[in-house]
Amino acid sequence: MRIATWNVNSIGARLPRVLEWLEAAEPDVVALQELKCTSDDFPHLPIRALGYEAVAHGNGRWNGVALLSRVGLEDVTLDLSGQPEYEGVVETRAVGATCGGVRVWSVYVPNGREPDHDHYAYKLAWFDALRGTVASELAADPALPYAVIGDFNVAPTDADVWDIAQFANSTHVTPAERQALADLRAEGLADLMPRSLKGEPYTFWDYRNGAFHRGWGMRIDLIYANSPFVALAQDTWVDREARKGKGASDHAPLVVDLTDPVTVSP
DNA sequence: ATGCCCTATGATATAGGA
Repeated sequence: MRIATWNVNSIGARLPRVLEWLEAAEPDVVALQELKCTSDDFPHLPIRALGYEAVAHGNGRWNGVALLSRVGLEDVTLDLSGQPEYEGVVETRAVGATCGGVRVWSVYVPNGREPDHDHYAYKLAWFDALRGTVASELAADPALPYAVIGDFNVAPTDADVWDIAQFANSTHVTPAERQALADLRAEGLADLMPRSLKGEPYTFWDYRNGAFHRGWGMRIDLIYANSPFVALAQDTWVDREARKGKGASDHAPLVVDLTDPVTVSP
């Protein structure tokens, strides 16, 4: 089973690239983030034509997440348990589903903007709701392969940004954000590190200043998986090709291949 | 090489991204 996560930075603007990528990469389950559309405006038709059913959770101009699957899409959950509001709104940043015997969450963690901004406190509160949701789901079915995948908007270590000196007084690298990731790991999830291509683990490169061709990237799209999921994982990588050329998202897909769960024959 | 910001909006500037 092939599972991927991709912040597409608008499904409307990215649809040609997304369809092209689905046909070429043939993933079974895909988590999308930053749809920038409403649930009703999600392009179900062309995606269904490629064999995927989808659940989209979006409320307009910003945010929005989806799960695509060609191996079943069951027990769909919109939003986290106790998900905090921002400016009075529960934003569309999380959707979970069980696909082909694997429980997956597509998450788009708030950016945080600046360490002294309200959005940063919101980000940390959002992580706490994610931790709580994960804890209760893992306890309910410890043997179920389980992963939270998406844009976490945190670089787990200094090696996950091209130059840590550029991040003084910035979000994405602060001790509190990294502690939020550590708290998730403490609930039983592991950071499934992608195989390094060109010596870089990055999943995001800013559009500005030619960041991609200069190697100015960040690893902020992550796969946080429990032991049963990790035990099935064969290979994990970033599809840098999808970041190239005209009309690309500023994020690349992060992909993991799992062996299909073994069926015991008599 | 991959090539020097992009996207959506009651738009013609602004907010957000990270």
